[in-house]
Amino acid sequence: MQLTSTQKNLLQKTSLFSGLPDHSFQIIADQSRLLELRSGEELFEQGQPVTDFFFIAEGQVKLTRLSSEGDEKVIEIVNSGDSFAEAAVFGQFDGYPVNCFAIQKSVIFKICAKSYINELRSSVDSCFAVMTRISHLNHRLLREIDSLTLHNAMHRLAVYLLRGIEDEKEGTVEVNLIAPKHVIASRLSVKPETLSRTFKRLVERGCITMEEKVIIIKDVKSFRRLVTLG
Amino acid sequence: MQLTSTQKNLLQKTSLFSGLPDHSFQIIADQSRLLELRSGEELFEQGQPVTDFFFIAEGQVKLTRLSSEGDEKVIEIVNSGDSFAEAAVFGQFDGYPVNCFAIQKSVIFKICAKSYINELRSSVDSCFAVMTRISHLNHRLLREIDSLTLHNAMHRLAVYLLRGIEDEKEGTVEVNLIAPKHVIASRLSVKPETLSRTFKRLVERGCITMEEKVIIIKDVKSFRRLVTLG
DNA sequence: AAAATAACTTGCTCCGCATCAAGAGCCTGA
DNA sequence: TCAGGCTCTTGATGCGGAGCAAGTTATTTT
Repeated sequence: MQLTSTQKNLLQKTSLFSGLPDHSFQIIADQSRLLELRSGEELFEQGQPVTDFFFIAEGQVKLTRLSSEGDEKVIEIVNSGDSFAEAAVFGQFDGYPVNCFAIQKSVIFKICAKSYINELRSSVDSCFAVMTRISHLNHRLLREIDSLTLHNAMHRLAVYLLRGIEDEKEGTVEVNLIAPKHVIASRLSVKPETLSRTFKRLVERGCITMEEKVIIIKDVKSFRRLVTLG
Repeated sequence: MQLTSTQKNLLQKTSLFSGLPDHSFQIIADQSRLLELRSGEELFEQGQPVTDFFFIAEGQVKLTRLSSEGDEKVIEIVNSGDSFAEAAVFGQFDGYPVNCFAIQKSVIFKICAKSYINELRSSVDSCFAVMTRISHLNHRLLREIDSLTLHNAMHRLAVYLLRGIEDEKEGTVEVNLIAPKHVIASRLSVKPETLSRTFKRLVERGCITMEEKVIIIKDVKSFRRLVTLG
């Protein structure tokens, strides 16, 4: 599907494009497409040659890795407004380091890696934007390793619930999980049973209430303390 | 300490410098220094403003992170010939994401981040080299997360022992740990007691022998199978 | 609307690794 | 040279989360 000018504008505002001169952006946009995925549909597989990276306009995808025995681990759940697989573009000949599946009906910009790289050559500023972006991804992975090695399941769940909530927020906050709980479980590196029990413990403690996929954190401030104190 | 021309040559051969024009390299080299660290000495701390990145000429350092409760986790053990903290340079205002301590008497190139960034502006090729490098770091962290979530302590130890051994190697191979075992334990995210027991189990199984810090893998090929089969 | 399938929860049991405690072999410095 | 402090090992015990099984409620299929 060809991109409309409204869609192009949306893209151009993101950090990976904002530094590019107009004509460069146009060239890339002309090579890009809009995809519509049904829930469950695969976008790419681990090891596949990297031909594109992506930006979610609507919906939600999961990035996963497979162990040699076939166990799946969800590395990240990506929401609309975020890009993914940018780092893979610069990984030379490694292929995508993850699998990608839509977990909601999604609308996704598919951006041609080759033309992006090509136009990047004309803009050092954009190169720096990319380096900053990938460096931040790095940092996020480091925090993930912290989470896995220094903290337990409840801590990880609490951090997950708090992400995306502004620092200034106080009092009661509603969080909509959207993703299926077993996907969130894998993202947090616990089994579905354990996630279920961990939620239950938070409810019993009076920290949250849960109605299907809608979590209500009763007091964000004290909930945050749960996180900062381990 | 000022860099000698031999030292400059060593640096210039590494991927982060090889794409730079000579005069750019000279400018950076003039801003760089050679440090000598005793074992245990600190190089930088998590959160400190990023002023430099580094390249190990001799010795060994550990990169660590601290939890809010003060527990230390070794993220990586870096050996001579490797650079580190390059990604931090592009992380904007985050500061170093790790602490760094020498764990051997070490000789380290300290490279001025500001002048490196400055000269990078004159070479898109070098920008791409950096992006590739950081992308690979990313990939490594992903594999680390695999390790932590998909595999157990023995598997992680086996992978650690095998790193740096060429694929073609067969038969008996000697590995020198160099680093203290409790540092390796933390790097593998287990307690020293567990690492000790895991080594013992490998010895009892007849996979390896251990003489202080020198491990002998009896048959690399079958040892590798231990890893690929989980 | 019934049937099949997937998502989630709950109880029970088990295992890998942590924790605590103690002891042996070291380096290091007064 | 001896004391104190590291490093490493080994044993005993405990706990967090996994694995298995069964049941309930949604969701999809036909």
